[in-house]
Amino acid sequence: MFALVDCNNFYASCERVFRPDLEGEPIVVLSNNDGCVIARSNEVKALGVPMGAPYFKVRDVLETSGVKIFSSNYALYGDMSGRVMNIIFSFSPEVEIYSIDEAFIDLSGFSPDLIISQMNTLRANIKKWTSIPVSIGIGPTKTLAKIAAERAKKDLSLVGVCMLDEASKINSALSLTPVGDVWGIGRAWNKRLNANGISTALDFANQRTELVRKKMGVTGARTWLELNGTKAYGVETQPDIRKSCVSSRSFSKTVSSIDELKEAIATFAARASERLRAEKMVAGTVTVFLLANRFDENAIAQNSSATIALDSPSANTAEVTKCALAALTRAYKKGVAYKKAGVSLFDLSSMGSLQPNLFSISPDRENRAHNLQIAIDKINSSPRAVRDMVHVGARRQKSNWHMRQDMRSPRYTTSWRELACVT
DNA sequence: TCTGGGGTCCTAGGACCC
DNA sequence: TCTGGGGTCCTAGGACCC
Repeated sequence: MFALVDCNNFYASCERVFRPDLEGEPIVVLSNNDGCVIARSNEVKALGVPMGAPYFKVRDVLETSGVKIFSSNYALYGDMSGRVMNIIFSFSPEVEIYSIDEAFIDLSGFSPDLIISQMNTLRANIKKWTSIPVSIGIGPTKTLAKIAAERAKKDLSLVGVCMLDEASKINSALSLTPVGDVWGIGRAWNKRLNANGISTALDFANQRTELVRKKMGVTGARTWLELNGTKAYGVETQPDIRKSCVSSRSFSKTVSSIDELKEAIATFAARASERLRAEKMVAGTVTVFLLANRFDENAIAQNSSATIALDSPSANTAEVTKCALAALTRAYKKGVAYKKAGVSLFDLSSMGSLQPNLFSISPDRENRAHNLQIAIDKINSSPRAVRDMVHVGARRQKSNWHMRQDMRSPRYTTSWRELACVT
C-alpha cells in the first residue's frame, strides 16, 4: 500500500500559522505579480471562487466578502514544507517528496492492521508541531492513494484519513471522482473523455485496455492500470537529478526596449545560476525566451527564443549572464510588446564530475572567476547583507518591470528582521 | 488596465548511421 | 511497375503535474 500525505490548502494554511486570528476567516493567496488566485481557504472555496481565477476578475467578490488577500511568500511556504516533510520522514525513510505540499510513503513495511491508526498519529503530529492540517489517502497504487486523499478531504466523516483497501471501497470512490480529477488526466483529456461519455474515474477504469493504450499512449495506459489496482509507479526516494533550471517573470507592463530586457535577463540569469550553485551543479547551455501576451492569438506568433552553449559548463553568474545577453540579442525582435521573459539553463551536470575544457585559453583566469563567485556569494549570504548587495552591473535595483507583490506576509521563519514579536 | 512560475515525460518527424 | 531493414539522436510541440 501507498499513502499520500497532502497538506490542506497549503499556502493558505501557512498564512495562518503565525496569524491564529485568521482561523475560520476566508483567505486567498495570489500568484507572483498578484496575478491569479493560487490558494483558497475552505471558506473561499465555498464562495465559489475558482482555482487560478485572475485576481482582477474576482477582486470585487473577495473584497465584499471580507476575504484576507496575501501575495505569495515562498520563503515561508518552503520552510513550512520542510518542517512537515521532516515529520513524515520520522515515520518512515521510504518517502517521496512529490511537491511542496505532498509526499508519498511506501507502506510495504507497515502492518496492515495498524496503518490507519499510525496515519492518524502522523496527521495529529503534523498538526500539533506545525499547525498545518493534512489529509492522508491510502491505496494499493499511487493514483488510488491520490483519490483516497481527495475523499479524505471531501468526506468529513473520514476525519482526514481514507484507506481504499477493498474493491467495493475503491469502486465507490472511483464513481465519486470526476475523470478530470484523476492524477494524470488533465484539461485536454478530460474534454475528450467527456465528449465520449466518460465522466467518472470508474467509467475510465472500465474502458478496454487496448483502446486506452491506442488512444492515449503509454501515459494514459499507466493511469488506467493504476486505477485498476496494478502498480505502474513506485515511490522514488532518491530525488531525480535536475534537468533544467528556469528563472522567469511576467512583467507588470509590457516591455519593448532591449535595454530594459537586458536588465531583466541579467537578473534572471543571476537567479538561475545562484540556484544551480546552491545545488553544486553547472549548466552547459543557456536559453533566453521572450513571450508576448499569451491571451492574444496573434501576439503568440511573436514569441521567440535563442540558445547558446557556454564555452565550458558553468554556474558562474558573470559567465551565464554574458551568454544570456548574447542570446537575448539573437532572440529580440524590435517593436514587439513582451509580456514575459526568462532564462533556462540546460545540459546540467554536477560540479564534481566537471570535464575541463580542452581548449581553455586560461585555466588560471577561470579559477579566479570561480573564487570571485565564491566571495560574492559569501558576502551576499552574510546576515547583514541586503538581498543581492553585490551583483553584476547589467542589473539594476529598481525597474518598472519588477514584480507586484503588495500584500506579502513577513518571512516569519527565515529572516531575523521579520521574526514574529510577542508584545 | 489586469491573466504565475517551475518542472517532467512522451511522441512524431526529420536527419543521420551502417 | 518495381527501391531494405534496423537503428540512434535531435527537436518541437503537446500533455501533464504542483
